[in-house]
Amino acid sequence: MSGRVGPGGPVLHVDLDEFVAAVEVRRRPELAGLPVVVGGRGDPTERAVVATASYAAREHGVRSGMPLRVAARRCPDAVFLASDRTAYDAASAEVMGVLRDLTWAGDPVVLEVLGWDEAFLAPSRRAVAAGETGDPVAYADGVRRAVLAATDLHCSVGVGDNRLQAKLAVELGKPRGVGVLRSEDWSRVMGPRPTDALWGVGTGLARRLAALGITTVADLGAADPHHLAAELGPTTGPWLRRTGRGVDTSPVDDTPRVAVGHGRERTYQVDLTTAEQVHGGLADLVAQARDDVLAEGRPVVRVGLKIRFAPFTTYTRVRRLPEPTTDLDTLVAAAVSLLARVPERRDDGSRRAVRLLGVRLEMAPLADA
DNA sequence: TCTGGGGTCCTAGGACCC
DNA sequence: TCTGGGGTCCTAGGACCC
Repeated sequence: MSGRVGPGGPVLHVDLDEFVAAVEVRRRPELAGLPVVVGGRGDPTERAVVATASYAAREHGVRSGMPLRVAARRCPDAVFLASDRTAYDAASAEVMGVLRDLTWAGDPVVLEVLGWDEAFLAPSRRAVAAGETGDPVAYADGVRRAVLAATDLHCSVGVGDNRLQAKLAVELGKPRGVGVLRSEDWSRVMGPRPTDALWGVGTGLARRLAALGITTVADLGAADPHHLAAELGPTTGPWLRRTGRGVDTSPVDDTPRVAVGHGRERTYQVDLTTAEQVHGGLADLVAQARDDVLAEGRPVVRVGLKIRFAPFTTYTRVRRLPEPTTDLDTLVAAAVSLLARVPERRDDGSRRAVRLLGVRLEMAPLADA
């Protein structure tokens, strides 16, 4: 009983509470309740930003994405820890394993993993068709307790009539609770809120919508779809209007994601100033990204370069390879060749200092099944 | 508030072809 | 012939998410 489910039945969204910080506290219980900030190498004097802050740190105004230096200023007593991907990958797999083993109305659940710390969960198509889904809110609370019992990690669960509603509902349940947002609640709860409260609407889209006189979710739901399509594109426009109305017909889909590509980027603590440094940096990044690609068993078809000069001017360049390959020297040469398409030198001929280098390797798509 | 790193998807515009 | 229109491929970059 796997595949794509819905629409029609209830959808749950499971979201771990302060996931990365919670994983750190779990292995170092003496940190419980303290302001914990995870990011970079754990040194608040370096060029790096906050990956996650514990709730105690958030009370001091620490937010993810904030430079560590600023976090240290706002919360001098915080415990700063290095980001440990391997540990979070393992903890995530642990939680997703618990969720995948759940049953609902006697069938395995359908689980769509969204990231390290969140997933959609739905009853099987058979259970929906048979009307056997019972009380989804009570079921959601059971999910919460099952995750806690098995992993010692707290999560919150959102309940909705579709993925969009469930994803937003979880915020109403945080922390350590169940939030509910269904079609009959939509206009009352979401209508008055600003458009960027929606999943998929960030500051950029919100600004463009405001220029059209659309500031609330209710405004968006009532907007003229043709106008939205003309202003924001044939896909984005209609999608925005559906989203404003709480409509989402996309199924919960447990088919594993096929990666488009893999990349590595690095901000240097000290800017690079010579061609040798830049070429060496690119070679390192290509080698690392290539390891991820080799694990997938698909060749690279496009190579991308990202370069950020001091103070912060960023360029991206991509090139299609003459033929798919995983050959290291070919990939490095392709990345280096892209440097010719960015302004490495100023008008006076001097080299611009490089703050960040990034490499992206895109793979051949899988043949359609 | 001197601004990370891993991704995905969409749009716009140019090249090229008929 | 100062000049159309559609389709497709490709690239740059914006926007968004965790």
